[in-house]
Amino acid sequence: MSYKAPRGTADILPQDANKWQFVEAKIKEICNRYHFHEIRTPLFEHTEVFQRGVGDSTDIVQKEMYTFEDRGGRSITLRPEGTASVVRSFVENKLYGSVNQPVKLYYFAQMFRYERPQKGRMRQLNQFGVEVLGSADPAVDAEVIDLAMTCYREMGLTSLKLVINSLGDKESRENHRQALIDHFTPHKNELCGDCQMRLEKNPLRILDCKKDREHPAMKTAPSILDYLNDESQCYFEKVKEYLTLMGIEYHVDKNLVRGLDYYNHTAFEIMSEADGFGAITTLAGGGRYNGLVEELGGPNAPGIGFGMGLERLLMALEAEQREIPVDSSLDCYCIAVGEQAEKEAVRLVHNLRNHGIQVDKDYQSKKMKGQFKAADRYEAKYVLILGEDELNQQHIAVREMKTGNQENIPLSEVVDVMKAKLLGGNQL
RNA sequence: GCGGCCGUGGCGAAGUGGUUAACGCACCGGAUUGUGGCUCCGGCACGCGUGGGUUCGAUCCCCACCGGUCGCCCCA
Repeated sequence: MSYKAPRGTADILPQDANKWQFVEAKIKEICNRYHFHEIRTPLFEHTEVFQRGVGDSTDIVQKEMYTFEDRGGRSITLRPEGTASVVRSFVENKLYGSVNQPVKLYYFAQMFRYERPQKGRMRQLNQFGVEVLGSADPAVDAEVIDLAMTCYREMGLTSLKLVINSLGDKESRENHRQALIDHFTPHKNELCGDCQMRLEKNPLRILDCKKDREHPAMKTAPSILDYLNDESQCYFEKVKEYLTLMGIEYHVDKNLVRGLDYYNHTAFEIMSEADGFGAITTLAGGGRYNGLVEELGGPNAPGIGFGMGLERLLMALEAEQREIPVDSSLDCYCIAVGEQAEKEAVRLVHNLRNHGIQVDKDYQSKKMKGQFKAADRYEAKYVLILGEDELNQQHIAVREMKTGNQENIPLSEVVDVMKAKLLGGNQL
């Protein structure tokens, strides 16, 4: 036991891997229905991509990035989130020139954040995310939120809460920002250290502070919703209308601001309300980021997306006791006793596998009894028994484990017989 | 970065300042010389996170470090 996985990382072992496969397959199927297409971008980017994309004032950039210098002296960062990378790729590969607009993308990717791990928080984490680039239609905002909610719903989760807010457009944000500065500056010395810095860099995030939540100035703070200009207000109303049309429940939270600089207009978070979920309840979060494409050197293409934590999704499934269907049984287990039988077994197992049958055999030099025990543990449907007697007779004993029925089949026919038994139909 | 709790076999889990470190599960062998799931019998930690210290003696007491876990900040 000399080596351990680095702090905040975890191995996904076979018994859990099938849960991941189930979840990923389900989500991909949903993405296909919503006509989203997969994109895969590099695990790391030039550090500037995240500094520019995510924003210098964010916690992610200030203290959570895995940044290092490569052998060529370039500053490289393991991606802490998905949007900046996808937008970089969108610009670099000129996807804005595609005839198919908007560009609707999804990804499954590992993210890296240097944080103290706790329940639901890892240094390497898995996210599913989507990005829609090239449309400023509020129906797209609703579609993206709908897609996220559908993933959870079809997975059987019910204790969910969708929270939305509007951060407005550039003009609204600027007016609101000034109002916040005017409001909080007289109280500057009463705020926590973080918020004193936020006052200058990003006063919006003061609203998100949990330390100063009880400060009287918080309750009277100017709300972004009061500073939305007509256009922003109208946009927000349409998003809410579309959600209602689809029967999606939501709660407006004027203090929801999200931690990344690039958001404007729609911001949303999906949280679990299940018991025993832990201190962290956010399952997914996202929002609109008009202007980010330009920030990263592209044309004026609007965008919206979200990131969904897959570890947290699995936690939520567990918290709500949603069982993931898993078939752990094995079609066939081949038992061999004796040197000649062992050779025949190797050949037979190979043949069966190449005819589409799932088979395994013993490699521990176990006696027959031990091999049966293994077959039992593996929940083998059939056991094929090869010993001296069988070899002499040129047949093989086929035992159905559930019933205990056993019959001898000529070796030359065993592949066809097993195909008929296991793969169904008249394939003889 | 800060704080609480924890660190005994493959896993779960007792335990005591003093010659042999419970028990359960799993695993292995046997009863059953070629047939599983039940039962019975037997086996399975020169070792109690690492390094110091206290002591005649430490798994158990103290300190440091490492690791895990939960929480704070913030987020997926």
